[in-house]
Amino acid sequence: MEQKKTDRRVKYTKMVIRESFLSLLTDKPITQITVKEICQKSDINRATFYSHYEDVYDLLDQIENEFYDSLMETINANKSTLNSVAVPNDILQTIYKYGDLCTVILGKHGDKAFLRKLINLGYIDALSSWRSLFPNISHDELCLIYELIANGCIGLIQIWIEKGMTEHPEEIAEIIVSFTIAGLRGYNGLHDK
Amino acid sequence: MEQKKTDRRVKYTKMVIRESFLSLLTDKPITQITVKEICQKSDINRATFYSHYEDVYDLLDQIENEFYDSLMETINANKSTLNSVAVPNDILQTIYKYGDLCTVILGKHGDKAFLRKLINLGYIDALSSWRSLFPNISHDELCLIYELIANGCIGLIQIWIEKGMTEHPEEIAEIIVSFTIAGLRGYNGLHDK
DNA sequence: AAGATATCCAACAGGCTGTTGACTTTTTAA
DNA sequence: TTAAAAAGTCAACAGCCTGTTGGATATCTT
Repeated sequence: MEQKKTDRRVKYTKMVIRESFLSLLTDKPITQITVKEICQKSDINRATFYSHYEDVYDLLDQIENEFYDSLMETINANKSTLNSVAVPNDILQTIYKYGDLCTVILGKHGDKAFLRKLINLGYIDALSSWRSLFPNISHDELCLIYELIANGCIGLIQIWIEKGMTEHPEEIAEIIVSFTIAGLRGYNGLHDK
Repeated sequence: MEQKKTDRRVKYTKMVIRESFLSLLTDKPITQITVKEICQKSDINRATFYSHYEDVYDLLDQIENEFYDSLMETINANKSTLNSVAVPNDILQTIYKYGDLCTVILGKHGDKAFLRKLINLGYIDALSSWRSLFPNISHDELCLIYELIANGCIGLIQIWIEKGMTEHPEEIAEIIVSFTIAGLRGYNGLHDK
């Protein structure tokens, strides 16, 4: 993606910073993690940290973006298979594949906003397919239901992660899709208005 | 609840602190709100703040607990009417009633964890009634689905709040309950295991 | 081996935090 | 009405973290 990081020093520095940060994030939320703390743990000078990252959030951003990119690759690779379970499946599979990382960045002290960003990858597909499949439900209601489902997925995935990803990722995707379709099919919402 | 706060000075101090804090919370997340800032805005000495609250989070806690208590009252008052929409309705109604406050503490920069606490008020009722209504769904799956719904509600309610609570609270409760029941009824989840 | 690059180190100003002790104002109750 | 109690003000404090800087040191690349 960027230049080739030939210099071993840089590679090492970023690596230990990253490891230390993720280790800290396992134990407490990012709001309580200081630059100083990361540097102590990784035995790196604070000035060095600042030469690579703006602050702790910038560090998290870079980690997240890296993951996001590899997820996008997977999704684009599977783009041909057009069915409703495809994207959820890709997302869950990728989370599962990078389990160690995701347990930290999406788990207990994880970043809900980032998980939401992942979920939204299915947004356009989901919403447009719902609209044609369930023309009796109003646009506004569909949007609210999307909000319900999207946030539901976030919570469900977080629980799945926190419990150690014991179920297969396809099972979680299956639960989500099955429940969603059933809900929409049987939905009998606001009558007038 | 506590003693009668006869002293007007205390009443005034807590009131302005609270107002200033909520006003700040409208614009930015609690993580970026400092004690100093609150005191400047309310023209109160910092020492005075610390004589009433431990820190900003303690202040938020007290505000939340006050709201929580009044919600509990409502729920207990309506405890007789036992139907699936009752508790969701109570919650939505109470949020609607205290709209100004809830827009801040549950909205954009609001406290998801607190909203979750509110949602969980329906936990035992919901889960046990689901179990008897849908004996074909396994316990584990029901728990995961509860997670899906509970978090979904959080997101849906936050959107509803952010959009200015234009729908009636009963409508939101109706959407939630209708979709949930439909989802459970038509759910066709993990086949074996 | 030499130049480039990365890291280290120490020091700095700036900001917020909690706490303290002395002083002033307001409230309560004798 | 007045004196004690309670609440608030004020200034100062040590402590901690933040970014930044300039120069010394170590490491890498070619």
